Amino acid sequence: MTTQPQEHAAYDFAYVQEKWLPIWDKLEPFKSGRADDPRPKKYVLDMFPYPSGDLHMGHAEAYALGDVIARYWIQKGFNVMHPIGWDAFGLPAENAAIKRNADPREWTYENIAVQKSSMRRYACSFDWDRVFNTCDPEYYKWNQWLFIELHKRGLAYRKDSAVNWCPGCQTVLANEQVVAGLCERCDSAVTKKKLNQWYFKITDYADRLLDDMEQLEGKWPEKVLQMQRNWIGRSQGANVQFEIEGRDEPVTIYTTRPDTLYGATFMVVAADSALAAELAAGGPVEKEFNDYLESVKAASDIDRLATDRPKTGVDLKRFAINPVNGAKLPIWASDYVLADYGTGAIMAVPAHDQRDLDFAKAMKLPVQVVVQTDEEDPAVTFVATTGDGVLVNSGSLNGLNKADAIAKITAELEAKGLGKSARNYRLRDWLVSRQRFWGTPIPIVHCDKCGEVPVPADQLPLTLPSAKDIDLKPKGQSPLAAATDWVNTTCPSCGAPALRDSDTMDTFVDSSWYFLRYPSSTNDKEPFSRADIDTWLPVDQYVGGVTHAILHLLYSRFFTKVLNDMGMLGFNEPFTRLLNQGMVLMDGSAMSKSRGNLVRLSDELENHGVDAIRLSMVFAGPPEDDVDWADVSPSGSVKFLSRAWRLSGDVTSAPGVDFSTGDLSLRKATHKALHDAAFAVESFRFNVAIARVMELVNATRKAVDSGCGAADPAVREAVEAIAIMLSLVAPFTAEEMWERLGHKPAIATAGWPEVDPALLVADEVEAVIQINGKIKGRINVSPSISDADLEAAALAHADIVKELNGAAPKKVIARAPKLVNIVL
RNA sequence: GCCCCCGUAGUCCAAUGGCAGAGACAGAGGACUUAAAAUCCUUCCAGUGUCGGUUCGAGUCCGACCGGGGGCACCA
Repeated sequence: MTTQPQEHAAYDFAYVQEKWLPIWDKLEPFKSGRADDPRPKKYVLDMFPYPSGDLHMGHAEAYALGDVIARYWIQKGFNVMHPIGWDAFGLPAENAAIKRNADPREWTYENIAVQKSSMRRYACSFDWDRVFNTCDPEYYKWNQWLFIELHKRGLAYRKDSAVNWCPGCQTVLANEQVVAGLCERCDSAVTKKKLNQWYFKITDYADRLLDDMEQLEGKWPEKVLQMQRNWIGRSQGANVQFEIEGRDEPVTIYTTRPDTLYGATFMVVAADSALAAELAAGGPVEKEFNDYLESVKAASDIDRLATDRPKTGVDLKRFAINPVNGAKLPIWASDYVLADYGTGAIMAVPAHDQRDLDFAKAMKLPVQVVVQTDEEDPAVTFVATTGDGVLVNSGSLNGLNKADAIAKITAELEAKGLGKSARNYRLRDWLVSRQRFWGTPIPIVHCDKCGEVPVPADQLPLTLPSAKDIDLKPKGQSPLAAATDWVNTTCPSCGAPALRDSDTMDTFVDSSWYFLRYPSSTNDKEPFSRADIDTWLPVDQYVGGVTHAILHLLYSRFFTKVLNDMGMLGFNEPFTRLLNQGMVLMDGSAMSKSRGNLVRLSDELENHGVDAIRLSMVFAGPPEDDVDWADVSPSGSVKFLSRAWRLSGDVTSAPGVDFSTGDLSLRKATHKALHDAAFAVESFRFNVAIARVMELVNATRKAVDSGCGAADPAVREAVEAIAIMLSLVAPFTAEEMWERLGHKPAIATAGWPEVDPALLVADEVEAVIQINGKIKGRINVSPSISDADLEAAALAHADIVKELNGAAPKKVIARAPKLVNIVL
């Protein structure tokens, strides 16, 4: 660092950063919830981080964006709560602990401390009084309390089911941990395993999760709503009963095409369903079926995911009776029918369903066309016809179209008690058990006599034991099961010896309600108080990555609805507005050490300063787009910030000077920038907002150097506006400018200057004159000119008179004050 | 296979259906300087992926296609 101050030197960002941090610590400009605060509230929330090492470039983008929003609303006079915490349970800590033979607590709390201090240096506008970590017993106590509440309501239950199993890690995997059929951690091929596990009954809320999205229309990204709809996957159809020869009970199938009932030529049951085993038992094909079932079970997800897999199956030599025409349909078992969707059995209509047709082709089964379309015969082409058409070969349905046929056959079936209209969902219940240590212990005691007994509320939290004497290595069972002192207990109900549930909860449980805890973060009587909730919730603005578009957001919405039903909340959607930021890439791909394109945030901050990195992130493009770090210029940001900062040294008028006497054109530029930047921020076009500030900086530079001069009050007004607008994205530079302008910190609460509408009106605008849409002339007019006056002025314009050459216009469109189009 | 989003200068990106360029990066030139850096100024660069339609007028709306990205995926 040179000691000789240079006249045009860039300001010293490192010095400025160190200077202001302790002052801000003292002033606490972002403290929310003072009892006497008269300002209207705004809850701005960033998705809380997982403490996996220090902050990286992705965090830098996310928190820069959340900060712009939070700081904007503060400047606009709102009482903003902008909290932060840590999503601190999870696998990476456990893996690190195994590697270092340590307790996951150490690694986790060390990383939280590192991230916390980085956030402070990054000047995040967080309210540090509300911090909590999900691995704190004071927090996960309430996970356990909620679990028990769900259990009471039948929304937490256990069942046997085929779950994702990684043979490498010896553990169950969540769906999201299975990437293209492989374990995301060890790349082993994932298989299915039948296990007894805890589930949350999210399917009870499928319709509400779908229908309540109406409230979010236009406020959440359309893409996210689409993904959630897709994930829930509601379909409308009918359940139809088929008698089975030699079986007392009929079998119910689900179909979305009851209109094609007459085209059913066989039935298929899921190979891994109880029904398939029952139908095969004792019959001639029992051995063949069992062999087939074995091969199906052994198939990995990779195999199941292959799209052009040949169809396989076993003819069970049993028959179903088509209720509409008495036809005898052979029953097959196959893995192309899913046991856990619908009823696990289908009627196969090969003419009008491609999968059924593929199966019919492989097994040489008949194809019966019942909907006449203008497409070619599926029995010949082996391309199923799925479009609308006229029903044929279908008894009472003949001659109808698809929609009418569906209505008619459904009514007929219902009248005969053979079926009824039904809905199905792609959404499955949420598997919440994990065979892992570093999570919330499931607060249930298993008693031989009393069954599943919840841990009494006064014994919560049920804390995790120390990891010191526990082998955390995955071996197919929770490490807690081996902690005998912990697992062995007595039944809270009868007092007999009993065992604790040794599984822990999915960490998504932690994050499904954390946003409700911030307003009550120190409350040890309840998870949150209704008064706090009514004050602050719902979240006005949620900011986070699109990676959470389905799971986290769906689970949070589910919890909110459950808590609403429990009377603990007065709303049913937790996040009023959602902003998804894109990813930070390098040279077109995600950053990773192995790819060799990792950009270290700490290096960037060291080289360019906090403000320049924040500015670069926000200016790079629309927030939801990915940022390719190769395309942005942090040194360009430094240059701009220095340019803005230099202006604060040029101002010679005193603070408080009357702006109204200042240079009019610069004043108009200032007020237009304030107006446009505010509009841009509110519509999440932060890059545009910054462009407006850049324009004002350029205009002010010109005014100082070759215009009204540095002493003009308009220059002070402009530079103060620049500082306040910059405070959203470059807080250090802005604070330094504010001080040089003669003001006291903190600029964060200085307030957005009021825009004078009179200064937004231009004196004169240039109107364009077109002939047949082509520009032929321009005239300067008053902004308040009428359409008629503008039209007259245009027709009188010398160039236009010449161009028209006496021809009479067919039509003249005038759009005062901008445009006239003369149509010939 | 089904669904969604996006294609604008060399690059990143702006543009309530009304002058395609706001802003920036990179490039070129100039001023200042012994020189360089820094600073200041000036400047080059596309007719909006393709074809068709609606309109007085289309980057913007509609349709098809091409290219890129994403989600779901044997869900009956």
